[in-house]
Amino acid sequence: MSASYEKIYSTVKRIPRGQVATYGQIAELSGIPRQARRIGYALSALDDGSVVPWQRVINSKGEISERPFADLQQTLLKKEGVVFSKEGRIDLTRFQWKPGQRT
DNA sequence: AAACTGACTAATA
DNA sequence: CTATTAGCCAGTT
Repeated sequence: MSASYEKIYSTVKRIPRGQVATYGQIAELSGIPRQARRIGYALSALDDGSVVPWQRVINSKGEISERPFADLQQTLLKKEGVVFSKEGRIDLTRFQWKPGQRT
């Protein structure tokens, strides 16, 4: 795998439980602004043994991107305390991760 | 090396 | 709200 992905993963791993972050946010925190696409691309390369909380990474609309595991992701987040609206959206004003925040 | 791809985002209309 | 357009650029083929 590519080393570039490692920093993306490390950033994703820093997302506190019960919170989420957007692709663009992860990209910036990883030191690669405007590379939102890289995030999803990198996460898609994750294998089963990964310990990366990929489920906490969502798009800017507060929704889960279309993909085979979308519903699983939603379920996992709910178990962490994240609340979804009827339309399956997350209130980013409440659940988006704010870097620097202490847990 | 060149073309193709993609879990995105923001701006317009 | 939906649809379209353009920007982004490393990894894969």
